[in-house]
Amino acid sequence: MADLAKVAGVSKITVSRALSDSPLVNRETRERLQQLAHELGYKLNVSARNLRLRRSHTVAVIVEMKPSHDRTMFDPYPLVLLGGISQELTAHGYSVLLTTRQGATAAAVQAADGLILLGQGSRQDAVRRFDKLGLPMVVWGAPGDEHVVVGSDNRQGGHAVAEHFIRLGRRNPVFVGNPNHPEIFERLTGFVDALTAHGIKPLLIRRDEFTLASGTDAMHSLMDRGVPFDAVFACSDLLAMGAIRALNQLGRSVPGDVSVVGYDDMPLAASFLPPLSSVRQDWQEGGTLLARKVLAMINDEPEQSETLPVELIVRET
Amino acid sequence: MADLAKVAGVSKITVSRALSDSPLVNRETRERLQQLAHELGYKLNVSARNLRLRRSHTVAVIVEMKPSHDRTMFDPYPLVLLGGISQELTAHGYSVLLTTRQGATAAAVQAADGLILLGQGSRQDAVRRFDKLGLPMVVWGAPGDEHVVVGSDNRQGGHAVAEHFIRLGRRNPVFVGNPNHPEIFERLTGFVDALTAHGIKPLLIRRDEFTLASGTDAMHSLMDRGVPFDAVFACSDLLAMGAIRALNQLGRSVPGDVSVVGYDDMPLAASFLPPLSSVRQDWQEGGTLLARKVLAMINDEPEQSETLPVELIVRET
DNA sequence: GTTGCGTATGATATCGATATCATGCACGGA
DNA sequence: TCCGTGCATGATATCGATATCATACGCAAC
Repeated sequence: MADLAKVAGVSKITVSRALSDSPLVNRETRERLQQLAHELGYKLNVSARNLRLRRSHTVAVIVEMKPSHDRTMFDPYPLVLLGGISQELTAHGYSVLLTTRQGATAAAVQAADGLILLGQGSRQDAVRRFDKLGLPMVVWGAPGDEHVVVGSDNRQGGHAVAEHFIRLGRRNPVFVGNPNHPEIFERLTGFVDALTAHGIKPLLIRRDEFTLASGTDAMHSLMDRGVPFDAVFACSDLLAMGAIRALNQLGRSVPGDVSVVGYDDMPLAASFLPPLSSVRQDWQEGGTLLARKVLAMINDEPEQSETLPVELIVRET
Repeated sequence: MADLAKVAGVSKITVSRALSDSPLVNRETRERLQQLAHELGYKLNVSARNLRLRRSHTVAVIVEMKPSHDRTMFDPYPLVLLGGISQELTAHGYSVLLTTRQGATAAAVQAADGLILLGQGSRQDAVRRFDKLGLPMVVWGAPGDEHVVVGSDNRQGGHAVAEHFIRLGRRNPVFVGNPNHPEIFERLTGFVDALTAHGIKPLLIRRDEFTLASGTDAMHSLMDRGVPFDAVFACSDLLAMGAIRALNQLGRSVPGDVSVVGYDDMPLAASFLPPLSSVRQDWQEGGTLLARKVLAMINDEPEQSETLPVELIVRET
């Protein structure tokens, strides 16, 4: 920048002002300097600016990147979420620093201007650990009292599935999933509340792993117990697929005897046989919203939790 | 740091040395200062250090985060790759700056010490654009002459599948996929080479989308044409699953009449009916290797492309 | 003429770390 | 006593940007 100033015959500070579009410099000068900077291939030194401004212009995103079964954030979705975050932050001159919980002690993370937590749903203790950093923080998941949370409206999701079952005349619905997980708990709550309004009490089958095998297993244990049921709300598509497979093997038709709805609407859901009904979340939008909220908080604007609408995709199950 | 120095009754520079484990300071002083720093909750100012050292201690990772069908990096895998990268970089005091191709013009990216490109396989033009930055750069994909590339050994993958088919006595194998994609092309090459050694020439069915529907469609067009075949190597698991489904519908049994092998060994592969044989890549290790190579290049050590072994998981198809 | 105001630009200090060169001191040998 | 050597520490300059306060100038009003 000093060089630029010398070439242009002005002072460093004028260059600085010109390049940051300050109205303090004459428009002609500004344009001339910007042009010159471009020609000479000048690159702003981010560290220097960050040092002076006492901001890192960085938001740390904490996400689990190891394969795991207990997560709601299955498959391509965390990546889409990251995409939304990245796009929004970049547009505002911030950058995305990616880490895991383990890596979160690194100096660079501690120096971030804000924090976004993904996929920590089942570990509130872990979330609380990050409070100590005293940074603006937004969490993806189910709303609680302690933090600013962005998530899709899991309760609405459960509600919609319940209504769907009612409409189909189902009277003995089952919920499969892990209600210890806050987001799943919300789905269950929405589901139960809507059913209760119709005088129906669903059965809960707890399953912690969100795999096909786990879904199959759930149906088997259900049949073994001889409990009557005519609808299954599985809180992941894989569970749903496993359930359908098991039901077919056990001689019960889907959707003839039993209706099944999954969650997440993964790409495979549409081409499953039969095509799986599922609840779809808008992950990209979720990412955008997460980013927008941290940015606001970084600028000392107060923010609140917010949920995004979900959509029940009715296919053939 | 100045405060720390004052409290401890030494100079700033001694503190600096002590905290970076420099052998120049007396061991006692060093330990005392480190202890003190810890007690006072001292946090290194990353920007200041970066400014002085003229390093950002940051590696930019460029990855496509929008859902798309044309990619090899399906589903949870990019995330696992990112995990490997993140872990290795963090362990060496570097941090991961995540962006898309679009966001790569941001100042922070240009200031990175190195670059890792993921999922750009089919866009060599895009890859070349990044050369201009003049940064140490490592690319995930298929080896070429122009860059340092890390990837799994797609050729070996193709080879292994061919050998597998030969062992099963198959004589008319088909390859399904998009050979314009460099990684897929490698798989095809390995496949063809190994078969040629046995006097067999496979058929190629080109399909660009890596979806179930696309796999189904490929089998239909194959049967329509009346071409004889007894083995299918699909370059993604979804293609393979679609193919198996179509074959069943068309009255051909798997693996009785036709053997099918997929690629990536996604979690679903094992619980598919029948359990799908597939080629597995070690993504985590790939990430580690990518990171290790950029770090080496940042430290001016020369690096070369490298491929990672893959493993054919033989199940029932 | 001078006072005041607005506009455009500049001088200097500063953010918090580290590299370089200098200094202080103890010790042993001549 | 003096000097060289090694070890521990310090003074100062520096990385590249921006905030703050100062300055220069033109022009209008009195």
